[in-house]
Amino acid sequence: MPLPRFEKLDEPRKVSILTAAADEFGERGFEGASYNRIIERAGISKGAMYYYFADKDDLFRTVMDAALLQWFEEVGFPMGADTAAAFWQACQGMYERSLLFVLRDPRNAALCAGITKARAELAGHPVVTQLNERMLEWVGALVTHGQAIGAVREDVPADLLVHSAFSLIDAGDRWLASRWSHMSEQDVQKTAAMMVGFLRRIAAPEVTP
Amino acid sequence: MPLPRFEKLDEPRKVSILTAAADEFGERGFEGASYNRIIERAGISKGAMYYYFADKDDLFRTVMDAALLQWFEEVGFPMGADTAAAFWQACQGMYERSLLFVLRDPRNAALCAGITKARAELAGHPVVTQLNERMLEWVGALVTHGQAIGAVREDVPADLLVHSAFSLIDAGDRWLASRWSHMSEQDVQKTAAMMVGFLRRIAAPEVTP
Amino acid sequence: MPLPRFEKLDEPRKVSILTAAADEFGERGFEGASYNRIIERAGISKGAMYYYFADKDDLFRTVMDAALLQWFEEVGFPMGADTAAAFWQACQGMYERSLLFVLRDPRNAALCAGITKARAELAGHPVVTQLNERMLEWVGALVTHGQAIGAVREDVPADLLVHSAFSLIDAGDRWLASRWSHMSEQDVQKTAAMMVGFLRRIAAPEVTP
Amino acid sequence: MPLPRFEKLDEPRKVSILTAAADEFGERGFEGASYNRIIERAGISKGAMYYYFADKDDLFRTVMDAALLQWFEEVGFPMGADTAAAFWQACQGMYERSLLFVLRDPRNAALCAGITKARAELAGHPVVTQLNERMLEWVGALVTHGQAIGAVREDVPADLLVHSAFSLIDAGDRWLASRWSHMSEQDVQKTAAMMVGFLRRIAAPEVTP
DNA sequence: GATGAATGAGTGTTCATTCAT
DNA sequence: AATGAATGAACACTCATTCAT
Repeated sequence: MPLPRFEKLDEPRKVSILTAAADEFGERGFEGASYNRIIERAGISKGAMYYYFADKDDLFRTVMDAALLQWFEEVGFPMGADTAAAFWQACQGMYERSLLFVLRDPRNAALCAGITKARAELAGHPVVTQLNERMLEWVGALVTHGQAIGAVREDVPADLLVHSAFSLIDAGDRWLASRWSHMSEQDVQKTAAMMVGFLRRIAAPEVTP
Repeated sequence: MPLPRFEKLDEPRKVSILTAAADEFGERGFEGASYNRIIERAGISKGAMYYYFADKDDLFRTVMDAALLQWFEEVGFPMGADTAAAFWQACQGMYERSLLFVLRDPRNAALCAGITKARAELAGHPVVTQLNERMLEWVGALVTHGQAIGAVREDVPADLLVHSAFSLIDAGDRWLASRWSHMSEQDVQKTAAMMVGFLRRIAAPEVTP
Repeated sequence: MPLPRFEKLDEPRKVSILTAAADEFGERGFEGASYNRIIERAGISKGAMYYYFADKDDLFRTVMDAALLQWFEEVGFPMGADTAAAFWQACQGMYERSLLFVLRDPRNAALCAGITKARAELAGHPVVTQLNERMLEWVGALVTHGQAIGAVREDVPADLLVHSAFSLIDAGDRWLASRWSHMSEQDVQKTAAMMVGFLRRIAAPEVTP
Repeated sequence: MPLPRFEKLDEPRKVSILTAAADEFGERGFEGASYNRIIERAGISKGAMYYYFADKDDLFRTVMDAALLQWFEEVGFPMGADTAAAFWQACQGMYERSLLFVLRDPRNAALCAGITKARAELAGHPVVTQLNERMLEWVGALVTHGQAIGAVREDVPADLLVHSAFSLIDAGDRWLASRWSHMSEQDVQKTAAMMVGFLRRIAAPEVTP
């Protein structure tokens, strides 16, 4: 049950709660986050929070769902690409948009870090399993589409490819994290080119251009 | 202060403490681990533990240092390799030894999982920063050596390469984790070939036909 | 105030509320029962419940009254018995009907268990005092009638007799509880004979038949 | 684990904790009792309490064990009785001593009430199961001994007899509870005679004239 | 050197009830 | 006549750490 009667709340209140939660989860991951502190930050009563969300899990799920949804919308999917070249170019565009999404709002960055944190500390926990599923599903769709048009190799277990790609993206994000404060538009493009280059090397059928 | 007067202890006592800590950290990561429980498992007094180790951080550092040391010794370093081919073959050997190291002892596996967990949940924490530094230093040396003999490209920031390689290895480990229970010697080799193939694709210079 | 404007409700609504409450109280006793959960089970609003019933006590009283009423109707009263033999035979009949009442509907059984639970955990609480009064009044009437026709001894405080009889019945119920799942019609009769035998031994003027 | 390092405490401290717990459990049963309140009453810190007792269950068990032990010691067991007459007379002595035990100290009375309360509200809970076992075992031994010397009938399931006796004693206690404040030594004897009379009527073999 | 008793703020969660609408 | 959002004290229990002995 993601959001029982929380949806009915007026926008500012909803936002203030979700913001408080996103901040706390972003800063400290899932377990590290204190539900009490979130409640305090949101400036509502304990009972009220438990009226909106079943428990900590539920709130976390809700926050993550909202963030992922926004990310998906921002980044898009290369449905139109029908050649390998077009596919990889589209990927680069997606990567750039993803970077900008994170760069634009420190909260997005923090949330992104919070996800990574949660994924590690709660391995196996339903809350993370569900999160993983959604993200792997997305990368999986990308791989499948890539394979269909010959942009992605098929001589290697698809799920290993998915996990590897996923992890590589994560590494890139982390690497960027320290440089975020002083990045120009141009830097974003260069970084995206580099990272997608990595992904392409791993995933494309042959190395030779 | 990594190990104040802990070193002076007799070996069995040292081992029993380190084992208890490794088990707990392996099972639950850093934050999830209970210092009290470690003390209980080790069968020593609270005061004693605080006499040997300044705090939880200190103990964690000590455990990790010991584990890394063992791993480094096991895996080795391809100092002799002086051609790209030899380098990558040596890497594959190292990867295989690393896999066996983990497969051999469940404690190693757990500890490895604990490290991954800790690295994510404590991003930025000095304890993890130090851990990362040691590991990245090692991968960094590998990259530097590879570059010196022309096995590793130089057209990309070395540290990004390092982070990416590192992350890829991590992903491979996680992917393997679920398959560890039923892996034969042969599987180890095949997996190693595949994973090193990934690393090579990322890190080798542009291959011109 | 037992039932303020609750009576005016349409029957199905009344039943659904009473059923929800009976289930919850039956399963968990009075204190263990959650008023919120009852409201949820009944599918009505919080405000409505507090409109019908003053508070948890009030609801409990109402549920118990209804159950007792039904039980009294089912079991009857040996008004016609005018000899000791007839009296005790009538008692056995009543006991059998009581057993069947409980065996027939798991809800009755649960409610019965809930009463016992509540009587113990709330000893002294007005809600239980009232409940006890009604039940003791009934047993008291039985004793008085029995004494009038010489079936029940008078050399012992009547109310001690009442409490003892009551408690004995309770013990029998509890003893039976574990055997309820596999009881035939015949078992019911045998058990009733045994239990009424106990009651008779306690309450009859002399032991010799 | 009944009492880990609690035993080592100095007597006054031990007593003050056990007293606080006995009072609270006596007043409100197990579930109704607040662990926090017990801690407050005992005037120690939260951590300290959890250092002495694993949890609420553990404390309850400890309190009950202590009370039962004292009661058993006080009341004794009619090992010597080898005729029915001697047996029932011994029972009466035991009953008198039991009454005095409860009359002597209001705490004993409260605790006794707390047991009854807990037995009802926690039916099936290990804490109560264990408690029941100890008490039923005692009554069971009494019944067995009685049967061996022909003082107790054998034409009825022994465990039903046990439960009934037990329950009857309970009823007597409850009946007395309201009269405790103004009871003389003589009253105790009269009551004991009456109650043991009940028990004897239930449990003695058919008396043929 | 070493012990282990003691701390108290912290955790997530449930509760019966109120009251503006 | 009826709603359901909101309350905040209470619950059992864990934590890393300190310090007198």
